[in-house]
Amino acid sequence: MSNYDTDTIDQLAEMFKALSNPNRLRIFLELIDCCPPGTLWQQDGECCAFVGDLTRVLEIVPSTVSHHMKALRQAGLIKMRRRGKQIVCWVDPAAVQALVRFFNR
Amino acid sequence: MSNYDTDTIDQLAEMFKALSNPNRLRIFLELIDCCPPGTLWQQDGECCAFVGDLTRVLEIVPSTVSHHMKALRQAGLIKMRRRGKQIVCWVDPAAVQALVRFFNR
DNA sequence: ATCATAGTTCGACATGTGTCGAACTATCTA
DNA sequence: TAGATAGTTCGACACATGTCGAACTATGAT
Repeated sequence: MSNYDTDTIDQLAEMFKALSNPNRLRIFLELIDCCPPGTLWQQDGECCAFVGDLTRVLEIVPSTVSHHMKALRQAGLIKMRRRGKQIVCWVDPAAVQALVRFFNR
Repeated sequence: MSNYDTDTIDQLAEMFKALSNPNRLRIFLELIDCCPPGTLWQQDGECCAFVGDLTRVLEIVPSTVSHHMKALRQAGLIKMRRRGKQIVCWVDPAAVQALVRFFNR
């Protein structure tokens, strides 16, 4: 058997599941695109998209976007924080690194 | 909008979906483990597991393993070839490289 | 030829997923 | 305080997924 324990496998599977839906993958890509490593990953969400931006770009109703954001967040791939009326969100670099390590092992 | 076209996104999503089920992820890991790059990836499947091996290790009935193998194969993550009564399978290094590039972009 | 072995395909079925609209909550503004 | 704006939660529903066992197919052995 492989040297991963059940929890690790479940956690990885959850990350992949979060990226397995085209719309969620698009959200993830939007967040990566709007915040290249140099800007985003050092400023803990100071740059980056609002949920409303994603709603417009993807042409999906807000409730569905919210639903997908939740899945991405629970998988640990993105972070969110309220700023006034809006909620700002960004990709968690640690999660991406975990995936890179997985494939590079 | 991100600079990926619809087909690319769908294809990536399918790869992630293939890895989004714990048992399929386990199969993928088994195949990677039994065939480290040096041995496997240069001998096009001369090393590597049989489907029956995976059935035993994962403790899942053959029909379910077969079902999962099909998903991994259709996503382009693994290759299979019949050798006598058995079917040998291995991870496609090109697919893994595509995923590595995706996260490293 | 018959049989055994290794996988696949099929049908069934419980459970999970993706989407929407309606109702709700939190925050700012007038 | 009342209204507007930005998201979330809930309920519904069509559709997809994961799993099994039974029947089938392909190959090798007796």
